[in-house]
Amino acid sequence: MAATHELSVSKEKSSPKKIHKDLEKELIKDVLGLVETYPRVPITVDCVIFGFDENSLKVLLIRSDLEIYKGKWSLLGDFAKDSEDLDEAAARVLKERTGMDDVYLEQVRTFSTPGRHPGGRVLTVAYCSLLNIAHHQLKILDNEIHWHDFKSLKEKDLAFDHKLILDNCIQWLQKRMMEHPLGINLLPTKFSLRKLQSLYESILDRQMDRRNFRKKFFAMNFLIDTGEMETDVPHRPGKLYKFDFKKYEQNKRRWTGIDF
Amino acid sequence: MAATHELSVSKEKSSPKKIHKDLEKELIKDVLGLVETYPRVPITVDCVIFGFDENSLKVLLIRSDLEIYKGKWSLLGDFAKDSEDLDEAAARVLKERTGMDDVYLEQVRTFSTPGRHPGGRVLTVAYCSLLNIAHHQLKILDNEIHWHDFKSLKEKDLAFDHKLILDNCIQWLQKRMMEHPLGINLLPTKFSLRKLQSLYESILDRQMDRRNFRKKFFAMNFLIDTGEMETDVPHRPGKLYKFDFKKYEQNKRRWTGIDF
DNA sequence: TCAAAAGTGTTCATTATACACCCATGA
DNA sequence: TCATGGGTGTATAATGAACACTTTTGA
Repeated sequence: MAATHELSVSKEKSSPKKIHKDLEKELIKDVLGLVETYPRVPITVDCVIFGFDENSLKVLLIRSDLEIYKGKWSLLGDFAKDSEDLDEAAARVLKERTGMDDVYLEQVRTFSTPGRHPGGRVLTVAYCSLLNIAHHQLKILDNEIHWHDFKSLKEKDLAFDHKLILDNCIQWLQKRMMEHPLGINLLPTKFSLRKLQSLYESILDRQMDRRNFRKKFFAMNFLIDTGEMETDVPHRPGKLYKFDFKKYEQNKRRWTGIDF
Repeated sequence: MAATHELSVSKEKSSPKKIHKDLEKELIKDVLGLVETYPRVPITVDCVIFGFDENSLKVLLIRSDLEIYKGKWSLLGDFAKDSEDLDEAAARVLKERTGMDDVYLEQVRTFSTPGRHPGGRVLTVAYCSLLNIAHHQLKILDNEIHWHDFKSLKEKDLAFDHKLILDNCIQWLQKRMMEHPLGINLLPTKFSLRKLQSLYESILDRQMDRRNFRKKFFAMNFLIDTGEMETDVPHRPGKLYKFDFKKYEQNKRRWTGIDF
């Protein structure tokens, strides 16, 4: 990409194209030589995969395959391959573990504390992804990978610095949830307002007034009434809605104002 | 750090401590061996150093030292040393270039597109830092490093993907500025409300009503009247204020509410 | 008929926005 | 005396928060 940029040395107008190409090759060789001398670090991506089911927030974890962390749970991670964009690497991990692509996925933060990996310096880039448990069937056939109730993790000891990473990601998720309709990705395509509110309450970890919550969402005008109702509920069924992502993209609010 | 964790194998209560230590050493050797096999990537940090002077937002850039980018400007960056936390690396770059520590500095994002560096795969972690030009004297003795008007950079071609990084950082800064009083770091310790507003207008790139702006800031109660006035202004001098960071830390607002 | 959640409006407080005049200073 | 920005208040609109009763359904 950068190597194909117009070079500033191309000012020497009279030189034929070949010389430019040769010069460029020369320069790239120089840069390659320079980069050779840089210290190198192993890179991993760790995916914090959030799900939502039975009215609580879940995180997908795997048993650590390192003997030193035997019995502990860890985030889903892998090394970045050579010449792989880290976004791709994260998507690959997600695909390998859950069989899914086209899932919400976003870079959150890079962790580089020297002692964070017992095998020496390893840098990790944390990605957050959200998927709805009920909607997709995961390829969870062995018992080495499991959905964990987020709340239950407070006491548990995770491998590496994964507790720290998880902590960063939940805070990121909370903030992001308040400004973007990410939460919808954790629900089935059609959902009741109760489920939606329950999702928000789980993630933001506080109760909300039901009437105000409904008012708020209806006022946004991004909910489409499917005409369908809940089934199999032991009480009066609620309406099912879809989220109008298109309309949201067109009308989403611009951030202005100073507030701190 | 991680290596000092209590190991789960310590369940074998009867074993003397020494055996544990030996076992731990064994395990760490295994992990070290494993990490040996990982692909390794050169890591750099790039600092996007924002300043504010003469009522406009500035960015500190250096002439690229790569022949291939001859004549182009680039962000201030360097390789991460072995066993150096990237936050430290960024602080080091800042110190080396500006002579300053205790400056606002925050990780923004990691860039990993395979073609982003002409010398092969190089990963960079972008840091944003804010410092007030007027207050500190920079060690800018040569003409290879300069403050650039942020607006003027729109047309200029930067080295590497530094345009992209800069773009990410300004967006990050805008958002962050609306929620935290970062901007104060770009001003001298004592500042007039006009300067403050001018700063916000430059960064957020929009005009604000002067009366409402003042009302807003006074309502926060984080401004301390120093009793001093501006000098050397060709008009009625304004009062000079300091920002009460302590009070801010204690009283800063909690984020609640859904808004998108 | 009961339990559980659906659905629905109003009031009050806070915050955002729009807007115009006199004042103090240096040139 | 003029140009420049300092300093100030009010009215209106929009938004957020608190709060209770009737309805529908399945068990």
